[in-house]
Parts: sequence; C-alpha cells; structure tokens
Amino acid sequence: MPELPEVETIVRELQECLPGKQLTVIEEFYPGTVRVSSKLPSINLNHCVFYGIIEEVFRRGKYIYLVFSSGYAIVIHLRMTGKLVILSRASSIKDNIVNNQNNDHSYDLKHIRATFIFSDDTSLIFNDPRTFGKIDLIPFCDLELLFDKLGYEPLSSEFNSDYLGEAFLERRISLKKSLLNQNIVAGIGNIYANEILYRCKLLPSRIVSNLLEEELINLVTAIKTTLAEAIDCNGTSISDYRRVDDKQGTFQNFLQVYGKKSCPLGHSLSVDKFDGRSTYYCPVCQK
DNA sequence: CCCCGAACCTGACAGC
DNA sequence: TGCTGTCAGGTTCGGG
Repeated sequence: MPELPEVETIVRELQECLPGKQLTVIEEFYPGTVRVSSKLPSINLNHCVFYGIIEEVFRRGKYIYLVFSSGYAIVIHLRMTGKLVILSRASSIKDNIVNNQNNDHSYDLKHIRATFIFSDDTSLIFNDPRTFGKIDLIPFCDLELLFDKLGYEPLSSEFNSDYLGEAFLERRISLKKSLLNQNIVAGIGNIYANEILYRCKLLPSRIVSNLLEEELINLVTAIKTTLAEAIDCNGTSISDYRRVDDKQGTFQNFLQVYGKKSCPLGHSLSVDKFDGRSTYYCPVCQK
C-alpha cells in the first residue's frame, strides 16, 4: 500500500510523538512479523526487556527507522496493508487483544500483528491484514548495509538526470519497471509510477537506455513534483492507507490516471500488466 | 542481465 | 444470499 508520500506522512507524525519514549516490551501476535537480527542474541521477545530510548525516527525509501539509545534500530516496512497507530493506555489494549475483544476501539483488533509498549503506558500498534509487513530489530551499525541496497532518495539533490542517465546506461528494462526498482530510486510504488509517467508524457514500455536527455529531465521533474505534491496532501488514501491518527490523505483527489477510465484530456486509458502490476497510461498523450 | 511467475496473506468486489 | 473467481498500493526468490 504505502509508497514514499504515505510513509513520509506517517514518519512525520511519529517524529512528533515517539522521540524520548522508552520502549519496554515488544509483543508479537502474528509469528514472523518481528525478526531479530542474529547479531542481537540478547533480545528475547518473550521476556520484558529494557530496549532503550527512541532517539530518532526517519524514513529511507519505504522503510521507517526507529533509532534507540541502546545501539540498535528497528526497521519497519508496511508492505501492502500495514498501518501504525499510536494509542494511550497500552495495558488495556493488550488485554483486549489477548481476549480478542473489541470494546471501545474503532479499529480492528484482529489484524494487530505486533505492539510496542512504552514506559508511559502508551503504545504503537502495528496493524496489517495481509501480514506482509515486517519489523526488524538490527544493530545500529547494520543500518548502513540497508541504505546501500537502496537507490537515491527521489527528492534529494543527488537524484537528477545525470544520475538517472548513468543508472539507465545500457539497461534494456522498461521505464515502468525501472521506477519500481528500489535499487535505482527508493520509494516509488505502482500508483505514483503511473502518475509520474503520465505527467512526463512517457510510455511505461519505453526502454530506459533509449531515453533522450530532455526526456530524462522531464522524468526527474515529474518524479519530484508528483511526490512533493502527494506529501503536501499527506499521501493517497485509496483503500487501506490511513495516517497515524487514522485520518486520510487527499492525493487520491488529484490522481490523473491510476484507476481511471480516461485521462484529463478525455482520451481512453489503456490498462496493461507490466511486471505483474496494473499499469494505466494514455496511448495518445504518452510517447 | 533480464523476464516471468510464484510465494507470502486477507478482504473487497463483481458476476452468477 | 451465497458461492466463486479476480484483484489489490510490495518484495524476494528461483528458474529459464
């Protein structure tokens, strides 16, 4: 579900309330959700452990990072349907989950896969119907390894047409596939890939090594403006995505092609499978 | 290097 | 109403 703008929105909200909190317990309700690095043998999810103080919360690509004073980090990936919700009175929440009750809560307890309990009796709930989302506990020194696997941040100055030209050199892959490749650029998913390609008037099937300099520049501009506008809208809420406070983003009101029948100029859109993903494009506007 | 399909899951929705 | 099939915003793996 969530792509860069949605994850960025969530991270900004977490930055408001998480730093300074002391994590005391991590509970896992769906096996395999929380994975502890083999380099952290001292951490046992079955016991109450002092995990330290949250010093920093940030985003890289679609990953959310919580950095702790005790020298390790938690990496969260929401995948398709993951959601994070901050709740007060953590102790009563836990009882409800264990008893599978849904007393006064508007959210669905049955999809809670893990909870982080803090010393002030608040908690961060990880809710994920499809169970694809993952939470990793790693030593802080391993963060760099994860960063190295990701391409540049699309909104950074390093991400420009020179970089893309280099990355696309002699690559015989389609433009659509390249935008979804997190090693090339980090954070773009299927919805924004469709929107970006419509905005820069390029067909998803274009082979990246054949792009002209001008097309690369237009592509980079479309990537940056689309993502920035979506962040300003707090993301796109199509079905599952909600912000930490359960409010919705509003960028779905500005989508031009994803899920549409025709483009803003009235041409019928084509829907093809690219890389196994629904791809909406305008055969008239996009070249 | 590149492509494709499968796998991980549940829920929503269309059609009969 | 209820069954069945299809689809869903992500990532990783193996095989060709």
